[in-house]
Amino acid sequence: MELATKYDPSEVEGKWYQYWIDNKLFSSKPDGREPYTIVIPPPNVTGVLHMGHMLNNTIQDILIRKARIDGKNACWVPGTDHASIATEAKVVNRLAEQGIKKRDLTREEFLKHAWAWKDEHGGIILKQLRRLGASCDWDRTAFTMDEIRSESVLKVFVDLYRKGLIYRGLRMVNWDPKAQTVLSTEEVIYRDEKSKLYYLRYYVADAETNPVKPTGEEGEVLHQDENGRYYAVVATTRPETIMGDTAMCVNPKDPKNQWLRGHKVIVPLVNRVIPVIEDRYVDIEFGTGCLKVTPAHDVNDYQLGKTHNLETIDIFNPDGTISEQSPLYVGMDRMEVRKQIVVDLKAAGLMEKIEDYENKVGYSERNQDTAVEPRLCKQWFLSMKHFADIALPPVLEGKIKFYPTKYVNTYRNWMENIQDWCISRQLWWGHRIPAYFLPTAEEEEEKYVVALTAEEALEEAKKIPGYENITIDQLKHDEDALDTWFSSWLWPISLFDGINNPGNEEINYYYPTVDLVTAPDIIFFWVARMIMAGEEYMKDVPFRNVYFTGVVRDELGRKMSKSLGNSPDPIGLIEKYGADGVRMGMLLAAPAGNDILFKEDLCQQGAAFCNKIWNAFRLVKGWEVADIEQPQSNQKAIAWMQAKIRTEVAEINDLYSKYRLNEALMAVFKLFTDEFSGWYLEMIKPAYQAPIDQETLKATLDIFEDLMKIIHPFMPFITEELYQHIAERKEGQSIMVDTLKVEAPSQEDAQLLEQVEQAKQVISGVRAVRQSKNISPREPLELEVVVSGDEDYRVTRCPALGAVIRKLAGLSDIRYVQQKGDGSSAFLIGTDEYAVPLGNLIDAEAEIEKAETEIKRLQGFLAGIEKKLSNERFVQNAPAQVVELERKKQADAQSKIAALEETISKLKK
RNA sequence: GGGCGUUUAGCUCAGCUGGUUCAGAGCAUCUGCCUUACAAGCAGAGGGUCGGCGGUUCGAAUCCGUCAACGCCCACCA
Repeated sequence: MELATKYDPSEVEGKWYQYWIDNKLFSSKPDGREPYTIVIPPPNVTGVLHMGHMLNNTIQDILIRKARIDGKNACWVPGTDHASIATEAKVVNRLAEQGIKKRDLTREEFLKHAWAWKDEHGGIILKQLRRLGASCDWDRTAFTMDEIRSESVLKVFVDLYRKGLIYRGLRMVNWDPKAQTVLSTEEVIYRDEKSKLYYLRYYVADAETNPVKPTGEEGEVLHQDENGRYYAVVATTRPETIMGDTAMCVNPKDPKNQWLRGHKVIVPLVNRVIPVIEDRYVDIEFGTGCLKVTPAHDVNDYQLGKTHNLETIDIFNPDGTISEQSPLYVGMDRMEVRKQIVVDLKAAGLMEKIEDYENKVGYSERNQDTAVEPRLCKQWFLSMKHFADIALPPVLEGKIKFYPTKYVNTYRNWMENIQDWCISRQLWWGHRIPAYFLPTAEEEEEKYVVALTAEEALEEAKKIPGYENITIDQLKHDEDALDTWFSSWLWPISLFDGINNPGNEEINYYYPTVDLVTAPDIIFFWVARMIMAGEEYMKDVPFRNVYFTGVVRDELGRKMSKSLGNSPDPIGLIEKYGADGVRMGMLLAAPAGNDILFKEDLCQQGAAFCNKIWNAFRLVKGWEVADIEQPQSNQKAIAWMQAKIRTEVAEINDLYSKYRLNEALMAVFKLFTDEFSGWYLEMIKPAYQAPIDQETLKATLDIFEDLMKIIHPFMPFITEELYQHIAERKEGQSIMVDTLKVEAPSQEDAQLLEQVEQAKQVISGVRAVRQSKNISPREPLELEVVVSGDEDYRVTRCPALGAVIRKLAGLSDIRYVQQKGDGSSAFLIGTDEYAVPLGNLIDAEAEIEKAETEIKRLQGFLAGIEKKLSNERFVQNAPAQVVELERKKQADAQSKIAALEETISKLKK
């Protein structure tokens, strides 16, 4: 058939993807083969594909396709994550656009909207992954909120509760006022922010009954205003929280604040009298050494409040506005209050000064424009000590390997300082916590039972003294949902139904999975917790290796983000360069363990490589076959190419095993472009319009097929296309599952490779002569090989290689001479000398200059070696081999110099 | 404040436990070619005191110390 001169991916990619699907080639079932399993890091169900996904999923697809080519039973399980905070926010926004407020809906109504949204927008990302060529077993597509996964989550919750690992407690937690839910400590990200440090006056309340006399070193009176009133100054970044102040705190060892001990002060504007307490927690050096204590709104202040028995005034509503508890600014937003209170404090003369200040402010990981508010709340927690104890050893002992290894440190550090995990969220979109509250009297402490269903909960409740006659209607199901990650952490188990049906055939076969490919920013959220769940529920690791990808950045090194608008549209890229081209572009920019500086022209390089492959195939396919004898040189070329493939495959496999996929791709690229196209095809290429012999063509097609298999993991589409062209294939046959059989390289391979390398150097030498003399490649030249003695091992002596050299260097003859003739341009390969007679084309001056430069360089080189060899300590201490080598280098350099000098003297004649 | 990582050609990176002509690759650049598969190509070439300084060693890009720059993670100083 006719092949177009340019490769057009758009005609090929969709066709083969459909073919793979139709023939169920991505599907995996347990069988006798070695399993190779990857579970996808489930993208948000409402997400769209970005460059991070492109990278991550390209890598997974490469690994999975490599496993298939190697004959393993490869299973890549796809799915999506319900992403409770993000999705709920999106649904709330959409409802708001329709004029519907979440709080006007019942839970059931809201969830109906949410599921509708999920059905409409969910899974777009999985469709997009198909464009990339992702070979997931789509029949297994899971969702963290589908039936199996939901049941698993609830079972695990109940189990951990019964094990005493889940508890309910009143804690200072991180509150997101926008999403109106608590967050775990991991979900808060801190950003440096330019802010202000406000110095506020707190007047002494009891100066009359309990006199104060703050004096300086010189005896002067301090802290007194023009009316004679004494005051202390507090430095704070959050003046809007003064309504919640219930104490001022000084360090008892602070000399400058001794005068305040035992006194009371007045909260500015609020005019509430609060005590001055003493605690060594206060940093004497910071600000004025006086700290305002707001137990309801600061983690440290909360601790102080507990120790000193302080009142707690919660001045914020859940949405971040000021609550009724506050005497001022009720209903205003906290950020507005900050601005207003500064004005009011100034007006009241209570603001000493304002300084610029840089501090860290916590934001929700999912909602980065709203500052997180510390808040005292009753929540569900998971005790993490136990989990850290079981999840740390497998990583430290190498049962799980991290690539790059530096993340082992990060992991250990986190595990060793682990905090309990707040797992409840004040959201509806998620797994509803299977806890049921019992009716209690107003002042009585809450009572609850934890059970999978309301019916079971009722049975449990009836066992509690005083509740024997409770009915199901009296049980109040906890309104909260679980943290999304509380379902994701079960992913490698729940995908194979290992929680609900422990020991089933699938979980036994596929678990533990082999590789996890993910971004380092979810090492704690997800990776660490999967290891915990794996150890707890499977008593085994969830995966053997974790490959952490880098962050995808733009050319300027900026992280790609929606807000910067610097992220290219992945589908647009695929349309422009083809999925194969984009895959190669991504990977070329992705050194193992480093960030990716993505440049679009790398995709161009990928597309160009496709075109190269395409055209190489066109060449081979275009040859006419004849029943002629196979030239020796072709036999040699085939043997060499096969040896090269064996050697490179070994190298490429080694790179795969180290997850150095960009280097593996580079090796693949060079194997095809340089060795196969640049050398091999040129070696066997018949003369214009001449036919090729059958053996050579057959061998070449076999080689081509092997090369397609080697390239296939990286570029699945074009390799399938050409695989189908190489030979007649049966319906359903595919390169995907046609195992690559390449033997290990042998001793003889190394020798052959070495021989051909020499031949290539001779050819390059002649080409360089042509280039420098501007001689057309078509003009035949002669080559003289200078043989000084009886040495006869030269590649040119090998008839087959001699023929190759003649062909590729455009030589009419290779001659052996004792002395090269006049008017020739000479070059050295190792210590062997070659000369191309040029007659009157020779530029003696230039040749002499070239030789002299080379002599100079060699002399410098020689001087270094001789210095080494004359150093007795070197000769004595260095291993004999090394010394021997230096001697050989010396001899070689000397003989080269001699040859060059000879060249010069000849030219000067 | 603690910890980790990086620094090698214009760019992105290799260079394992010190010793092969070790200073490399791809891209970019320059030169010459529309050579009959591919100009998305071919052939050839130039380009680096291996971040600075000091040390160990016969020998250092490689080991040690130190300084600098950049990046990441963790930490309750308002």
